[in-house]
Amino acid sequence: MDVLDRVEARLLVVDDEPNIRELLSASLRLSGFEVMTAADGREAVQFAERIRPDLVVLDVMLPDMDGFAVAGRLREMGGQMPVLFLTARDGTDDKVTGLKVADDYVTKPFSLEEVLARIRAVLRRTRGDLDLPVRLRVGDLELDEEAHQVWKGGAMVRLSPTEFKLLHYFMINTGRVLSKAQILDHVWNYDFGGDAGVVESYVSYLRRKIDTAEPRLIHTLRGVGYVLRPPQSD
Amino acid sequence: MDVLDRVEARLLVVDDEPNIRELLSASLRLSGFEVMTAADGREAVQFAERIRPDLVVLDVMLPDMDGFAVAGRLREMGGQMPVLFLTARDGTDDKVTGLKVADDYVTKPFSLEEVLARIRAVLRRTRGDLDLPVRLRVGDLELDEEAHQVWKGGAMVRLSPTEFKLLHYFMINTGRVLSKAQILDHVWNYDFGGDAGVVESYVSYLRRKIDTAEPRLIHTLRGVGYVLRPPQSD
DNA sequence: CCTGGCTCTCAGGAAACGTTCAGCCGATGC
DNA sequence: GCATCGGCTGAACGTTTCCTGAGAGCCAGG
Repeated sequence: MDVLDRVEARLLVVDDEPNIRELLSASLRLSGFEVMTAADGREAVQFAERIRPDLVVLDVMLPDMDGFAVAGRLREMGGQMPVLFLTARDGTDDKVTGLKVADDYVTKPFSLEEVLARIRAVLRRTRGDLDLPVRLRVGDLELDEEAHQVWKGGAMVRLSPTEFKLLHYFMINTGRVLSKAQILDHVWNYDFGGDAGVVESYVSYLRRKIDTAEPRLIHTLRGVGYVLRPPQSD
Repeated sequence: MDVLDRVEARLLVVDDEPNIRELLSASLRLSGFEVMTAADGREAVQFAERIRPDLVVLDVMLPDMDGFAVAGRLREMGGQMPVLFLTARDGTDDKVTGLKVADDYVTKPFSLEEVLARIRAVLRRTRGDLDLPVRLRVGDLELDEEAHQVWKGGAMVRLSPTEFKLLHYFMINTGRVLSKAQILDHVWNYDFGGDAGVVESYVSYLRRKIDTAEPRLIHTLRGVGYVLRPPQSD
């Protein structure tokens, strides 16, 4: 739901679990990407050959061949095609092996924010896309994605990982109302079973750290959600 | 409510409850869409293959296969076919969590306004239809759907969710007379049992917030309904 | 083993919201 | 001019929604 006037890039999502595939492809499309999906390695290689995606999101565990093999084939095809791996959390040192072939990886269960951030980072690196800013700014709030750091009025603020992801999501969507469900779906892992109460708690934490003074940035819209609004548009 | 010289898009509505199916298809047709309906997943896939709708409105709970499965089949057919899901409110549904992410879902019981807004939003995103504006404007009244915000003469106005939906309905139908029954049907959830008195109350609230000064925008037509009319065309 | 930070749950209280209702007012029709 | 009807609006109610403090469970580091 972000940038919309143009296609940011063409992606190929490869995963054998249909719901993960759907989850990813649907929300990547919403974020402005053109997305194709494949369910196994053979299909992946086939599609990649045909459509030449700008990036491949690739599950490590596939029914026919494993992710590394697929990545190898992709590499052989030439025309650099960066790969973002999806790995299970427990797999202890899949990661190490994988990272040599992959440009980055995300562990399952992931949150959409994580995946999106990684995809953007990889694209930025590989095509030197600098129109996707690393530094977000709203009012006197500043957030550096790469440094994972936040400033309020020039002063650095310490945020926990979740607080950071939440604020990041808010800042990417400045001016747009975000429902609690939406926030939950983007910031929390997809397998999170709890209810939207957490979101309230974390909004509360965030406010305490970065939004105590007037003019307020994070606004509650009862029965609808929250918005991060730059000042003066009040 | 209708824009009507042309068909906005071709839709496929899939729900096993006949009354919901009828409710939706009738009012979507009135809004200028071309609508086909299916009662279960099998039928849905069949029809979708044949008529290639621009968007599918899909109930998650179907007698034969669930929404995920259907969506998967649709996706496999190629030619991106966005899906708007209908889900029960109860929330703690595992299946649903995945769908929600897509962000294009509406919970039952819904109001027609909600469904229409979502459909338009999805179509806008997927086909880059920017002729359906996000920002509505009538006189010195301005409404931003995404930001869920309203301005009167440049000044921001706080509206409750229902007030907002009502005003939105008025603005989409500028210049058209809306009966109280019609308003009730579109703005309130379809299972609302109360009488049209609420509408009067809310029109009153709205007027107090955005229509206190001359020239008046919201006019009462005794025994008929209300109209939102731009100034000077009086 | 203890400590501290982080995440999540829960519950109390406060405010906003939706709905109903009754009394009033203006318009309409006789 | 009068009676009637429909619409307006303030007050009141129960309900929902949100905020926040307190605390339990968990993990990592010391």
